[in-house]
Amino acid sequence: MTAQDSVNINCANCQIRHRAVCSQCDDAELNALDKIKYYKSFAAGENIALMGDEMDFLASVVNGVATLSQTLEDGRTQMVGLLLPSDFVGRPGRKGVIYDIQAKTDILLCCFRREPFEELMVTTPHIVQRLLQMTLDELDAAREWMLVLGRKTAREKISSFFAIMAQRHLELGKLSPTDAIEFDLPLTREGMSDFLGLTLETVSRQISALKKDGVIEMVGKRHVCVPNLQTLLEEAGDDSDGGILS
Amino acid sequence: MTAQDSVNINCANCQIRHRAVCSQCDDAELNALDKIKYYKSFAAGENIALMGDEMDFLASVVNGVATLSQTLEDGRTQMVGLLLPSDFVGRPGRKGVIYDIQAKTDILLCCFRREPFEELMVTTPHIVQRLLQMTLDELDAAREWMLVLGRKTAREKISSFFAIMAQRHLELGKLSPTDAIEFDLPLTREGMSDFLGLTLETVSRQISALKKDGVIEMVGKRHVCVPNLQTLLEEAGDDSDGGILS
DNA sequence: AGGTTTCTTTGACCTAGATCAAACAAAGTG
DNA sequence: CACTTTGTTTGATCTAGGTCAAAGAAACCT
Repeated sequence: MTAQDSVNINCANCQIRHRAVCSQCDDAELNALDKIKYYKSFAAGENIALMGDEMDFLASVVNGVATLSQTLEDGRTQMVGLLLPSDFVGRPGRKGVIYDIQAKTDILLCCFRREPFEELMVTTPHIVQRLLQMTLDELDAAREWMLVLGRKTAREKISSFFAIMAQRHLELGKLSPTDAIEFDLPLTREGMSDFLGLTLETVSRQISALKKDGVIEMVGKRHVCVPNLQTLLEEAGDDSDGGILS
Repeated sequence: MTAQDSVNINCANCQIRHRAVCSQCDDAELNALDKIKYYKSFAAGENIALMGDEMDFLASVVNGVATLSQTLEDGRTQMVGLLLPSDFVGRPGRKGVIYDIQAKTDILLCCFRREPFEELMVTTPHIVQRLLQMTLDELDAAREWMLVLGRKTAREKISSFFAIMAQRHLELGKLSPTDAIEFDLPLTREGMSDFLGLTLETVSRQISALKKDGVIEMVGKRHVCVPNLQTLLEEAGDDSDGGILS
């Protein structure tokens, strides 16, 4: 998937058409958006923007995974957002970037030029309304994550992360919740440790432990199989739902 | 401050008029809001709503402090939001409450009946636009807090919390940043521990340590004096800014 | 004023997870 | 194909912060 390939995408058959910021737009509104958009791709590991940069576009993730993270002077870093397809990138009304935004896989963004997009926000209520919904969902996800970071054990943290991935996969794949769920981890052990407020060694040890206890199975380093979601959710400590990342 | 006293408030001389969800409204819009609003007060310690409840209003905090928190089955709890004057309470579009919302001091809410408020959101762009701004600010604050929870030491956590309080006070009080800053803590040691992902004993010990090191001074258990904000910010690990809670 | 309740502080000890270290595995490179 | 480079696992040890316990210190009764 290169930038060249992707310029051909049009809204009608876009895979994120019904989840992204444009999901509530009618044809006319979509047309207006279409005029100010362009596609841009980044390779895995590439920085989309760094703290302090000015970003002259806003975007939707079309496919791939990116992360938002913050770093202290001494190098400790905490991931504060995981951007998956349909998620929105950048903050309207503020050019200055306050997180590092990095592509974790090859990624394709549907970018909107900032100026005209911000004008559209004034004239097109559907966009602001959808953006508000999405931001509220992200806020809920962030708060769910605060519980994980502040109060869960290492094992519960890893389980919670796997549970999110599994549920996200379930939503898209239309499996029944009783089936085994399989997916690829979009992050390295270090990436997961930055997400979970752990060290990479602890992440590795806990994955080994969950594997030994039959909660998960691993194929290679990145492919996970969850034979029983309920068991995983119990390990995560949020038996009931765990509905995070919207 | 009782509910009775406060029914007299009108928007023109409301203390949060220019920060709350109504801050971008013109007179006509304010009037529309006025028709669907009522005041409601809660005593310190009282629950405004509990997880699973249905909330038939949305509200602005006029004065006082409330918290949002989540609790695991075994009682571990994590605070995920601190609601100060002008902050918005409740989620438009979803009646079901997913956090416990508790008054930490006596508190006064300016409540909007849900149905008509949600209708106003469709017809009054100023409200949605302001709500989006506020939600984005909250999201930034939540993400800043994820860094605190995931990566900071106990001493840094306490310092970060004091720094937020100090900066919040500074904004309102119009002091110069070089003055000593004084304020009252809105939370008990236990409240702070729930906020910071610590135990109350650790909170107490770290406060004692910061006191001994001259970073802060305490008058009684609740009144804090910060002689030098810069020193405190350095202890918090975010030298540069630490701009949290909008 | 004495007695309860709630909050706070401090001490002694313990453990989950960090740190330090080394070996292993897989993938890319010239 | 040997050779880096990057990511992963596992072991040994250490420590920040948790846990358990007890004693102050306010505030609130009646």
